[in-house]
Amino acid sequence: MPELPEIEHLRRTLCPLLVGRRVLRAMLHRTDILDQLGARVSPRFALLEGGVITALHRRGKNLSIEVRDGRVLGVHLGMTGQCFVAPTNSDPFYPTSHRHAEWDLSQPSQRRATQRLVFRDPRRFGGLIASPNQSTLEAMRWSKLGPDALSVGSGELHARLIGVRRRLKAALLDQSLLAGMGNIYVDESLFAAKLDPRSLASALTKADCKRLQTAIRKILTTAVSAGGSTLRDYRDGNGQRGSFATHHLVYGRGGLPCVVCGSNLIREAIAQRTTVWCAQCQVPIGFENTKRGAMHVLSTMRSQRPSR
DNA sequence: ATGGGATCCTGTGAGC
DNA sequence: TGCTCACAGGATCCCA
Repeated sequence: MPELPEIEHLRRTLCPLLVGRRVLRAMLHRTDILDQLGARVSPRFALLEGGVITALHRRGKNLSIEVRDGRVLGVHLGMTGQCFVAPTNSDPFYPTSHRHAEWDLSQPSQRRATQRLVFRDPRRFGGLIASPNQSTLEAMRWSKLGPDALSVGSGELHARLIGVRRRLKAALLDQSLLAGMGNIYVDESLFAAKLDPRSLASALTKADCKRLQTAIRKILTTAVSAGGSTLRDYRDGNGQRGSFATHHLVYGRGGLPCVVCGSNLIREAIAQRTTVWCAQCQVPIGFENTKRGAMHVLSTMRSQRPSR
């Protein structure tokens, strides 16, 4: 389940492997994973065949590969997507199933492929988006995303959340409000910021948002340098797994003792997502002593009663 | 306008 | 040992 740190680490590991290489041949094995923006072109042209890779961009969980003539291929890994460079000869280290697109790469001056880029995605929640240029991709897709979670300021975060009458957990997962956070890092950030995931996003004070923004930036930065979290499917551009999973304090630890206070962590579905938090450390901050807060707690209890 | 629920998909692991 | 089935979740669509 790649989130911002996994995508950023992927971008960094792919950059030295891809930039400067020519796409000798592009192969699309499943047409339904490719989406095209602008005028329709052949799949091979859409997949950058003939181009020399100049840059890799990222916004939130989205990646794009740009070639010298301006063409761009957006990459979204969804839940189980992988993008890696393998030696051209079939190496048993690299999985061969569910390869939906592959690219033979060479040095610009050579006509012989020296590497193979692979996009595979067993569950197919991910996909590729071809665009005539980066600005079209940004205008038609990336403009719908909120600010990048790694660089958002606390003031902007507060301004975004103040008008949202949804639970904090749901709001932080919404890519149009904040780009890059997924289930893992939302739970970890809320724990670090001591904020209850059931709180109303609009109830956060500026101080709460400052604490949240600090927690998000610290956790994402640490995770990027650790190579991301590896839960089953994630691999970086070299096919390596990440190590941040060992840093998780709440994610995947439902029912286990809180590392801070020792009380058992709660595990419940919030916004249709498994959520783990500490009811002692993460209180609904900012409004628990107000009439509104009391009403919210009551409605939260009511809304949770029918659920499992 | 806004939020919540269903849906897509397949590998994994628990339970029988 | 082998089978069934619930579960995981990012993004999108639909409905209340």
